[in-house]
Amino acid sequence: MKTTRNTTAKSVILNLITQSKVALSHAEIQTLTDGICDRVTIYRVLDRLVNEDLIHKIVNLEGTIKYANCSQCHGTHSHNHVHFSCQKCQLVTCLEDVKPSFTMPKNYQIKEINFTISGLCPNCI
Amino acid sequence: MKTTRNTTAKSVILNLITQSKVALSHAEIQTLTDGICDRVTIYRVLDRLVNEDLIHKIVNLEGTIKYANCSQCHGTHSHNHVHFSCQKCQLVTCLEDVKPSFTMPKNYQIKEINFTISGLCPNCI
DNA sequence: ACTTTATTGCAACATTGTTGCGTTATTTTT
DNA sequence: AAAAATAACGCAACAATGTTGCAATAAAGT
Repeated sequence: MKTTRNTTAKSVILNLITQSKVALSHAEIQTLTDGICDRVTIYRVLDRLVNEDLIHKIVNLEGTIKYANCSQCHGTHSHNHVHFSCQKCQLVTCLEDVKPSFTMPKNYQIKEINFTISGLCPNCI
Repeated sequence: MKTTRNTTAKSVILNLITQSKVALSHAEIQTLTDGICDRVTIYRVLDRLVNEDLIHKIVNLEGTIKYANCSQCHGTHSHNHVHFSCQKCQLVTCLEDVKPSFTMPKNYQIKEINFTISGLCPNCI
């Protein structure tokens, strides 16, 4: 079976995402890491981190994929909280306390949930 | 002021989206229209249709942008119903009756909402 | 029919994501 | 501590997706 290894690229990227209060895109991670590794490596590291459940994927309303590490997510696999995407400063933040409630029609099997709200964040109003 | 014109490309694409029970991506629209116009024109027509509120944008969990015309949306500007993205057949459907409820923290100004759930649709279970 | 200008097609470019392969470096085994 | 196994890497090349400028075309109003 495949085992996973600890590399510098992996830990640097994980730190970056963990430390960040907002979700980061591949491009943002690339500029923040400033050439410590190849562009392709970042893609592969991000995939690995998602598979290991250390980070998770968010998509904002523009279709940009962002990566975040919500404190709430650790251990649990419930990523069903809301993300807020600011249209001005472009930051994506986790609204960990906002838990939407809804009832699904039967015969749908839910695997993942992505709730994204966009508008203006407190800093940009 | 800018006025908008009715062109064949525009009406064909609008028909396609209106007729379709599922949301369509740019690529899907391109193959469905089969060369009636340029790839760039499709991008521009879609932008225009969104601006005119004739269709609206949905992003699925993979970050693919899809376009749909939900019957419920006509006239109203509330696009806050749930979209379901099937992981098997890749179809994105509007769950018009599912209206999630949630309470936002203050100081956030909501402009748009994107609720996407993915998993298996009734046809693929 | 003429005029205005929104829309189109084309070409060229930018960005984003993927794949194959030889090399590097981490982890395990000896 | 050295060697073996192989996960991860860099590089190059490619594919897909989205954007921009500009000349040509075609709607819509007069």
